[in-house]
Amino acid sequence: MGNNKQLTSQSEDFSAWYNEVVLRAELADHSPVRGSMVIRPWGYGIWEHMQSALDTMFKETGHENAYFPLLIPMSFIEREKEHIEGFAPELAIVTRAGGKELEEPYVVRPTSETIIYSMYAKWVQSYRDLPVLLNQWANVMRWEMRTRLFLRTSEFLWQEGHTAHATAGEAEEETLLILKLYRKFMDEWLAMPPITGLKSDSEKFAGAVNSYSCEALMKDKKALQAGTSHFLGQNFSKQFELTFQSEAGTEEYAWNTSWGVSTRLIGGVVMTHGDDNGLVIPPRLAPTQVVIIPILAGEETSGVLEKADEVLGRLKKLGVRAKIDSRDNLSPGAKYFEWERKGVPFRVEIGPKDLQNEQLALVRRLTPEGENRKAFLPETEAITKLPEKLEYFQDDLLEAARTRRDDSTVRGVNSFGELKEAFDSGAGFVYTGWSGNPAVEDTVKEQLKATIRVLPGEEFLSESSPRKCVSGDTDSVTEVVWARAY
RNA sequence: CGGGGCGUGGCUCAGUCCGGUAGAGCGCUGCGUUCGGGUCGCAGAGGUCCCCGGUUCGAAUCCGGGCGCCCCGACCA
Repeated sequence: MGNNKQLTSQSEDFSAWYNEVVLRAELADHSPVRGSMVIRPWGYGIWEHMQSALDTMFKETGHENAYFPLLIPMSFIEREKEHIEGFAPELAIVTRAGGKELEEPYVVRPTSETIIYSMYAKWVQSYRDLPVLLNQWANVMRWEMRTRLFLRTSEFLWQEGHTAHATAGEAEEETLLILKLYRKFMDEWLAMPPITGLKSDSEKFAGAVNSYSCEALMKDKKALQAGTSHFLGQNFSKQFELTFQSEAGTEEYAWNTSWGVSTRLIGGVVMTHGDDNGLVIPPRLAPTQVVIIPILAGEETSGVLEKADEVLGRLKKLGVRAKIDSRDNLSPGAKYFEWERKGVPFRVEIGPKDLQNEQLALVRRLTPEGENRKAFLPETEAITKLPEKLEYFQDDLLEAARTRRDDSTVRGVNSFGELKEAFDSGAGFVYTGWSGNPAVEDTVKEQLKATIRVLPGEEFLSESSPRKCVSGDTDSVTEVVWARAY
């Protein structure tokens, strides 16, 4: 890296490509704290668009934001047995504060179920207080052994929704509502179409009855768990005395759900759309959607800059996020490379020739099939068509990602040998039958490094369901989707 | 925690075997030039060679100890 102007190509070393592009597109940087990153403005800008889209969707479905503390009493975390077993190895614990040893250590939240449901217990008396539908935007900490920018860092940003309901049915409905919401968000905003479904027991959230997941396929054919929605049953409400008086007058434990997506999504977008020239940011997420490069040649400098300003104003009026790159110490070519690396969807060039001809040069980050990379369009046409061109670009990205996903999906695999063959020949998602026996998962994981990503939801099931478990030994009880995963 | 590698200007690294005044490219600053796909030229700034100790007239280089980081394997949004 460093003095190399070219990025390592994806085909040569996808993982090196990822690391380089994240750093050189200035999404994030390594911090002095082991395993923790700094999210730079370009990366944080993307996160802000994700946040605002999700936040709107949460509120449209009746949720409200709140904030709970960073530090959680150790005894809270320990109360739910599976929960503590799952998180114990990755807890950061505060034992000293104010110059002395604490009586009870605090855990830096790895997730907030315990402290949140302890508060709900205080607020809920009757079925009339239900449901409680809260979300918080927060940072969490999980001490990871191996970290990668965005994909796995010790501290990360996320949202965690936590709800309490009077009945199991309502809570299950909520879990699925959010799963659907996440899927819609990933389709429409990230152009990263996930498959969704239920997690197998070995992959479910520590403390949940069951977990649903959105699994997206990256360009290297590996799956990324992009969002999860958990049905918690009464596991936490029983530990935290989250009870209410039912309509019939009996005392009942509430039913909970929790769900979250994190800054990991940024890594997902990078690996879904990026290419050898750098990032490709879906227009709806792009902090800058259109960059205007003035060509400052000859005598026309001031005229060109004036025109650039005028174009900027007109684009902004149309709701396009545009900016001018007027730095005078870089050649236009250098700027092209830089903004392409950063993944800006469109570039407008304005030079002396264009002033004369009342035209603009328009370049799309990915040139559609059969089009010239650089199109010279009448000025007004170029400007007024940009909003819809941004939408087309967004749609094209989704379409391309969906095609990639489906093209690398293999269905109807009936045996361990076929499963291996599928992965050996570059499959992403592979559908097989499964007996439900965890030993099969262990074998596949050990030998093929693939895991069950989900028991696919209805809309992803194969047309005819498999008869045999992939192990070949027994009948299948459910179809499952295997992949190598991040 | 096992296996491998590396610590030298902001970045990537050469120099270490074989000790002798600390280098390159990129980046940065200034001036000029150029500007429609990574302009060019000139001038310049910038280094406790990871740390501590030893050997030596002399250590980035040799010896001993320590620290840190990266990569590969077992856990994970």
